[in-house]
Amino acid sequence: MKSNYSIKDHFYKHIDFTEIEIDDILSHFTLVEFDKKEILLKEGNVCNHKFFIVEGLVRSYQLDHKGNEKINQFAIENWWITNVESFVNETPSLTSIETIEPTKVLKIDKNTLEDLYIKHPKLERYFRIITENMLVAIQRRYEVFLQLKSKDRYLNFIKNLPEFSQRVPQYMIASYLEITPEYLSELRKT
Amino acid sequence: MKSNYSIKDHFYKHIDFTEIEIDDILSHFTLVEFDKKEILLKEGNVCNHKFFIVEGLVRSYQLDHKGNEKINQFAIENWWITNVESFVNETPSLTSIETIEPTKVLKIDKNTLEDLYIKHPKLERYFRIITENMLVAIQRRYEVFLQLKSKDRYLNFIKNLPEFSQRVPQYMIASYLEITPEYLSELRKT
DNA sequence: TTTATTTCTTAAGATACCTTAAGTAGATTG
DNA sequence: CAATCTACTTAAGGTATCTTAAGAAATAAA
Repeated sequence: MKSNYSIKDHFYKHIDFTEIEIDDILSHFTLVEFDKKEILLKEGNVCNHKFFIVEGLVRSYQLDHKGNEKINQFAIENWWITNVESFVNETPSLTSIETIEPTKVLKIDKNTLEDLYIKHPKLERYFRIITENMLVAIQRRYEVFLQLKSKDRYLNFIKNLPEFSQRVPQYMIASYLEITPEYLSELRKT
Repeated sequence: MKSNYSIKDHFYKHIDFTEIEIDDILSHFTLVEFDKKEILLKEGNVCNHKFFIVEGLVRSYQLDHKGNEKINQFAIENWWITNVESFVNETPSLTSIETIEPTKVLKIDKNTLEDLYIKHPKLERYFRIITENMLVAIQRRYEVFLQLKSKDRYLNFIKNLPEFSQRVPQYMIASYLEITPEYLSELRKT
């Protein structure tokens, strides 16, 4: 395993690992490369992995009652992505995860991770913290939806995630913001 | 600390603690009793505690841009409640937590908990799992909002949380479901 | 370059949900 | 028991957002 992946920085940023620990942990990850529009996780399958995005851009989405894709998360470099519900409960995933750009990920499967938790309690701490941060993020996203109308959700999005708004096509942003592409187009005029 | 609180079962349910561990951990919790309509956490303060509800019912809410209370969570017996964002980042809380019924909680403050994590790695595991479960729950709640119209959100609520729908006044359910009490009243007729 | 596919825009009509305001019923207090 | 407050209902009119359908623009493929 090459040692200069950004995931190392991410580990160090949160936890005071030793190099030996990090190297052992990293040796259990697998690097996988995807083209654009390739599937990391397919709806209906159990999500057995956590993915760390080394390079690229992915989206997580599910189908609504009418069969339209609803994007519930984007993730770029240095973000973790998985379907937590499926991963934790080992139930079929309602969401699919798919690349938008060519993407490199480091992935680790659940069993290996459980073993590593026992070998390296610091890793369990790392993921306790990561999970807390995800919770904070998802709650904040939720608050935004509670409090803002479509237009303000859009302005909020391009303000807070400018990188995304440049790399993600507009109709996907609309999907993420829970508005129709037509209406978003309308809003952008005003 | 009396040893027969339901929190013990909750610990055992998730982790294989020894009695000695549990007793040491529990000795750091404080039991607090509240009347109805009392405040556990006030907006603007940093949330330094996690609360385990031994008995009673509480709600977490925040003010929207018009000054209306928006309920984002209810919690009853055997649920944990806190403001994760405020707790994790030590920032002023946007939410308040208030009792709806007379309520008994076991609370633990952040510093004590951090010390206990080091002393009892199993406890860190316990909260890693609890946090994951919270994430799953909040994500599921979010999906419901994504996919269902008001009426179906209401039906979904009384079906999945029947206990809540009996103990919580209707206008609070409306707030939680993001509909006006007037419109909920309308929906209930049909 | 031409063609095909994907993405974005425009506009008219429909609908889910809100706002305001008023009234009724139930609960709590004096 | 009366009085006051709290919770719920009803109804009219308004607005945000969606639906449908079509065309324009941009990007990818041939």
